[in-house]
Amino acid sequence: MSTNNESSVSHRTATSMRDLLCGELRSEHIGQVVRVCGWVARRREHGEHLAFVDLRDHTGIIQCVVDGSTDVRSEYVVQITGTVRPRPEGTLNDALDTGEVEIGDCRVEILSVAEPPPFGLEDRSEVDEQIRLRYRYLDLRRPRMQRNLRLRAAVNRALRSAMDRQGFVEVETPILWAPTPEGAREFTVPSRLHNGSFYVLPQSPQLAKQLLMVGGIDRYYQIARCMRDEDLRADRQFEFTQLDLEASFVTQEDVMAFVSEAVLDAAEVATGVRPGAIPQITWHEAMDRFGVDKPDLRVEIELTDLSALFAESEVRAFAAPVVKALKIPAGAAFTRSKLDALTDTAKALGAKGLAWFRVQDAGKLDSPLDRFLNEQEREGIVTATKAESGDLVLVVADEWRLSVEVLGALRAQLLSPPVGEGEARYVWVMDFPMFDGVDGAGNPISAHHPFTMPHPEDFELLKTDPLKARSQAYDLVLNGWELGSGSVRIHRPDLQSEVFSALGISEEEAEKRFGFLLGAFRHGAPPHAGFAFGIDRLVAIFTGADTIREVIAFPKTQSGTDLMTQAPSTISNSALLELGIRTITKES
RNA sequence: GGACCUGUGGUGCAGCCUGGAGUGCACGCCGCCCUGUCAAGGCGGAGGUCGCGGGUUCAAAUCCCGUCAGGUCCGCCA
Repeated sequence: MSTNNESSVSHRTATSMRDLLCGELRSEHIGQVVRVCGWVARRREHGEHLAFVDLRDHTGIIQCVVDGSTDVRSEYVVQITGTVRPRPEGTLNDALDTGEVEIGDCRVEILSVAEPPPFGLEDRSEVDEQIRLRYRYLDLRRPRMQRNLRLRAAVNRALRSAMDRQGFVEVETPILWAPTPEGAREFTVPSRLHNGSFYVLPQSPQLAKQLLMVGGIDRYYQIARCMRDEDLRADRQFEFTQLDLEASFVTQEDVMAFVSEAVLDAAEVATGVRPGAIPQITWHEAMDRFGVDKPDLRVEIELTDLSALFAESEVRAFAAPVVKALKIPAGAAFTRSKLDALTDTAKALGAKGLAWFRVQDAGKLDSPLDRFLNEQEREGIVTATKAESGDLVLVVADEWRLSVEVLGALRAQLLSPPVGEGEARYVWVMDFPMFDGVDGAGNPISAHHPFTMPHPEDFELLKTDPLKARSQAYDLVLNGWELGSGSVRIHRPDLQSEVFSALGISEEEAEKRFGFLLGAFRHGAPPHAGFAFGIDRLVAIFTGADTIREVIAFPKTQSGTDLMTQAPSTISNSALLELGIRTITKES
């Protein structure tokens, strides 16, 4: 974490007001008269003849010595002029990069006074996030946020450089876009010139970038803001930033190579180490082994299949197509109420129940179900999961999808460390299903989006058994977080019609929603594919943060408010009138 | 829409289970002292709607109900 922030770009730090940055001062500057500017981090008065002022800017802290008293207080903004000199023997400070020197004979000019800050601006002072967000401009002054935002800038720089090197051209797409009722809920913008009509903020530049392919751009990328009016989470804000890209005359392998190059470059810049090639697994394998489509490969333990063991079993709870097990090391110590809570979690996810077995000495099992097991089953549970004394084995018996998903959720909840901890484990997840269940009308739901190209082997399944069809869609996953996803797009109108038909979207409906895209495709669309991944998430993991708010300068709270600006807020009646908008109060 | 956690001087906490004077700790703040500190040190001081409203009780930071705010998660996020 040291190679990144000092940017490789050399730039002029001296200005008309300062000669050097606080953190830059070293022995080589001894003897020079310098001017530095910054905030007063701390003042130490020793009577009326000696005072120390620790001056801070984004590069660090330098100790300034004043021969006399000084009336500066914490966070005053000052310009200090003095002579760089070695610290007296025995007073060097190893904790500071500048600790071998100090600025002596200082003259302090106050540029701004400051109220006492509501909280300490050192990294070590822990402050509730609510307070940090209310005074975000002070929080940003702290070293951790300075580091995070500068790391983010370095990552952006690496991404741009990688895309540029690979022949991609940066194109900006509209922020004011047309409503396309499909997918994530959009933010709506009323039109002043066309009262009663609305723009929306793009949930992603998806359609725009496909039109750029029709437009012959060949390789497009953008560091793009996306807006989705959906509920917020630790890894989700209304607004987030993606590296968005699309390329023509490519296969999914080409796109994955482009993305890998960019991500590995960014990782190298951020961590100093270039990760190895990113492994690939199929969606089915991910679900079967880890129970999720975004597996955390830092966790060694996988799901164990016990279907064969219980195929002929008398145990009625395990009479199901699939029986899956998950070992929780040292889980035998879980209390009964904890196990009950886990059972509730499993049921909330759709399981009929959750069987648990505490593994005791000599392979004995402690479980309400133990008395129903025969010796072979008892042994099988322990050997198949490689459980040892003190471990816990959780078992779910149901349809395949449900069994693996329930245990996958428990695996993530019980075994995954915080996302930013430990090594970074990337994985490509391939061959997603085309459709993910059916809607109320019995029509399949697009797993990715309706322009996703089916898997070449599964074209026929579209008509015969669409829910079994795979797509050419792929996700990039890091430590259990979905970084992003992409797909090969459909560029042939006939195939697009088939997919719309499978989705239960009529020709008229398709024309109404996506007419401009379908029209473009009738004018010569190159085969194309693309990807987009979340930069907030990537940088959060690089910094070791467990929420993307730590890498966003001005994030919103979980309820979508801004504690600093008080947004969202009402607007004047005249503003509403101009927009042709009337507000209503919802009945409670 | 739902579940759970949190809310006590400026900040971070303890106190709550088991009701008894807003009682305590650390940091910060203000004043005085202090010529080599660096999370300086010494002495003194100020600072409180215990998120808000209601209820129970002789008595509520503490118990109950509601509500607001923040967080984690489910739903949602093609």
